[in-house]
Amino acid sequence: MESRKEADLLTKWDGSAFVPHVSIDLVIFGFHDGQLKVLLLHWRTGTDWLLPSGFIHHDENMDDAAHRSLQERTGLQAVFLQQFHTFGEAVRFKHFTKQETMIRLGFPGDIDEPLFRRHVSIGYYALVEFSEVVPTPDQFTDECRWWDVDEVPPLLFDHNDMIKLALKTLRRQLSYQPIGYNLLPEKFTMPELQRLYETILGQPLDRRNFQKRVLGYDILERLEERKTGGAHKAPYLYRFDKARYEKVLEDGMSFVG
Amino acid sequence: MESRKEADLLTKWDGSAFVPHVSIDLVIFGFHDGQLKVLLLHWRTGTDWLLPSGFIHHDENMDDAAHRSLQERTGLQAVFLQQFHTFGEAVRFKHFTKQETMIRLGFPGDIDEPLFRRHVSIGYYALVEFSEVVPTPDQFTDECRWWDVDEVPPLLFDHNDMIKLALKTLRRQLSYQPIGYNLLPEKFTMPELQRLYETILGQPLDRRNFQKRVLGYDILERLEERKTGGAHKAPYLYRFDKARYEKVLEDGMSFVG
DNA sequence: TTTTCATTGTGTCTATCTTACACACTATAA
DNA sequence: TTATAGTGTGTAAGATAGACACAATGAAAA
Repeated sequence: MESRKEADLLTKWDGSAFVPHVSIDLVIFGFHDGQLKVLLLHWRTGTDWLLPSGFIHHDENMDDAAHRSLQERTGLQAVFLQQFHTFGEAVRFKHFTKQETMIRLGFPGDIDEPLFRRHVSIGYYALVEFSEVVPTPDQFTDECRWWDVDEVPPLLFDHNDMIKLALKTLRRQLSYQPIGYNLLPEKFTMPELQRLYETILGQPLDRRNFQKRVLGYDILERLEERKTGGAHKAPYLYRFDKARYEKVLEDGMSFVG
Repeated sequence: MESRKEADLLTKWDGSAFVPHVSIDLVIFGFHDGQLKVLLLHWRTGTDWLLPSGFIHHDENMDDAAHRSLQERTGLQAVFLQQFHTFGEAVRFKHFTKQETMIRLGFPGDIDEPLFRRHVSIGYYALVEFSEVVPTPDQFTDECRWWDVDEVPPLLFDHNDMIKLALKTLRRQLSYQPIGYNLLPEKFTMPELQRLYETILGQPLDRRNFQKRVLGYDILERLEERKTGGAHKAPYLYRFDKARYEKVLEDGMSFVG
């Protein structure tokens, strides 16, 4: 408890408000400029970046805590947010040792800072609409911004691994579930949707087959409207049917050999 | 710390040796008599059953803790063991309230027993060979035995939900990954393997197509030996090729739309 | 000893799903 | 007015998954 006061010089964070030893890490994906982006925070001191994290109130459901943390960083609610893995290595330092990390983060190297206690981190990944996000740093950070997923710098702790696994999970789910709409604005064109899929999967897709397949989910509604402004034939706009979407997601996948 | 002493009357368990607020719950599947089984523990006092649990030493990797706990309950090492979901509801009591549960388990209703603190539980599921298991109770329990998965009684906490989700995960993985061998002895016949799959998936499978498919994974080796003793034509014995198996598992699934 | 019976071993044909592919149309820019 | 780049649309071929039947065999029963 003594050492907490020292740490409090740096932060006003009261760790006792939360379940100790457990944190939530968020891999928040957005899509912009034909690039898949991930939201990172910059530590107030030093040069380091890391994933947004959250903690769980003593009487709070873990999923709710994840939503709350996401809301705090992005201003958004009600988005696609899903637990994907729990990280429980005893030593979660990767690019830097614990000592190095503490120094980089501006903590005296010997204090018992709750943030440096043994943590089990539940990884969640979110799909959000880029343009709606208001990136907001937390008490420990002074900047919150998007990074291209393939330009992410070496992050603190094992956060690079987390992004890698979140991306793997996203790709897998994208391949057999109709998620992905979550990354686009309300109305979007088929080419936009396709480019999104191509970017995430990292491979080109056939235009006609893609359309056939994605319409096959029967969760998209084609509007009369078309999108003008491009120097080409105006594509139709689509909107997705939230009710059907939920139903398809619930049914889950139809795995039967 | 005071209240610990009271609890210690009942148990010799020293919670401080472990990361608090975090537990590991194991859904251990076995296969016997054409039935999928799950290993449950019986609380020393009362009539209640629950899943085997474990805790994480402060300097121990979570996966290692899961393996250790599995080893303690079954005597087995090196089996298929996989994290499948983390359960983080604030209230994890299901069939009984917290008060009821504490009474049923023989704790005074007002103490601060570590076992009843807010927990986040990482669910692991394991596939083990039934005949090799030596079911072993822990400090809190006086019996450890197999139950048919569809005859599991109402369990303490949210353990019924855990089994349900573990089973769902198992079925999904079984449908597109060559797991399942883990539930059989070293040498097994194709019909045995098929019956295992049919039991887990809860549906009959075509004999010829099943064989075609399972051999397609190219991880089974057919022996010269045949299994005699049945009142019928003697089936071939198979063994699986661990090296190839590992490789297939690593590659993961080939999801590409 | 012979017969019966339940079970194993095996390949092909069909239906379904997946993939490859081309041309006419149109909104802007030149 | 023309050029250009990107959109809208259907079909045929290939790959994959699913249905299906008969001969062989080992033990048990006759």
